[in-house]
Amino acid sequence: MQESTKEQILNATLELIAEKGFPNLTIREIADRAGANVAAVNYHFGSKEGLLGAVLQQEVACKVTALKAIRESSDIPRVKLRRFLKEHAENMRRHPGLYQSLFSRVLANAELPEESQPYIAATIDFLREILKALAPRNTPKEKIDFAGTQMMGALNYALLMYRGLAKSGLFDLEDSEMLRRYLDQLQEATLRGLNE
Amino acid sequence: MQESTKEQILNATLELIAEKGFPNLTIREIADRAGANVAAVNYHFGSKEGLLGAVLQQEVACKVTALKAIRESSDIPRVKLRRFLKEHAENMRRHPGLYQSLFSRVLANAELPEESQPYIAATIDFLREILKALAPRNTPKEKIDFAGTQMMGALNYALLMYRGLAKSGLFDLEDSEMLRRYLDQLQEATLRGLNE
DNA sequence: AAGAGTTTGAAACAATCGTTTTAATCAAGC
DNA sequence: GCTTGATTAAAACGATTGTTTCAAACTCTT
Repeated sequence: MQESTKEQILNATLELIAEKGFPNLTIREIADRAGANVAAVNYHFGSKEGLLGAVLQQEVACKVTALKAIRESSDIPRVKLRRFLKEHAENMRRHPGLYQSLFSRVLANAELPEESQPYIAATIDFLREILKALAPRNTPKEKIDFAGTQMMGALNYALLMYRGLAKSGLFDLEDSEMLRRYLDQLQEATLRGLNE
Repeated sequence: MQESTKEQILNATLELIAEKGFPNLTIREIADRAGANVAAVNYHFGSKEGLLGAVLQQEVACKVTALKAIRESSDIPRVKLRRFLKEHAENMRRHPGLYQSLFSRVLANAELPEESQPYIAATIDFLREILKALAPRNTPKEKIDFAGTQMMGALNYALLMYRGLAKSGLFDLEDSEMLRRYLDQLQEATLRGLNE
């Protein structure tokens, strides 16, 4: 059976988000890519906002599952952290526009669609658990949260701005080997920070 | 003498950018705040884009001067770095929308207005110099750039997203004491990273 | 005070956006 | 085979955007 119009719109939207980010998309552009009519978008999803929600719901479910798999694996904490960093980096490289869209929302002080909340909450929980396991006993909660924010900040920032970094004469994270080294240094710094 | 219309528009724009970010502003909103007519904006600045350029030129010059003052002071490198971090954090808290506007551009893969280039270049130069002075001799350039990016990433990310962080149950950088502690941990982590 | 050049103001322009309307088309059940 | 409901298509709607027009107002020099 063919993809339904609804599915085609979802797929086209995910494609286009990855390319340009959601706020830059128009309903007409999405409909064209999907080979559908503009009215179909509002018919199936209610509004442009509803469409973003549907796309997010799809993606978030997938990411939360992946996170759970790492969490419940038998790897030692250090390896779990490494797997998380690598997967997060790969996700952001696979769907750059998706993350750009979400971060742009936060930048604009707009609410994040509630569909994204499970992912954020799951990430924070995961990081707290894993960093706690990697820190000495009785490390204060604040220190762990600081370390997690520093790590995610350095990672997200570099991956979101990698074009700008390269253009400024710094390194280029599109180079996979460079990305690996950056993740290495990031993980080491995080572990060092947790252990004084 | 009264402020000229041109100056009033510039000031109103800077105010509004701080509140909402440039892309969210309309010419009409700016003109209203400045007590001027919409046509005056295009008359004095050519276009909305030209207006942003003029605002940036004004701000960038100020920041570059401040950076130079730190650079040329007689403080030891460690103190210079601390002053830089503190001032950068204060700037971002003073004009949140300005930085949000610039980062949003990068996120959207748009070009940054060329007026902002001197500031970016000066910051990179400053950081390279100061971090090199804080690292052991012959530390590879890549390691220094990584450390600088990590530091700026963790700082910018936290300061841009502080609302989101607080809402997620993490710490709140609007609390000055919390911000001070975050900067402390950030500086220590950077120094540790540079010295293995 | 007259006139040239600059600045302002109200209105309209042209383009784009998300959304809605309305009728045609399709699918399936009785 | 007709009817009922879901889906699609083309067009228009209504609001907002940056920009432009053009005449009126102002400013300064002579």
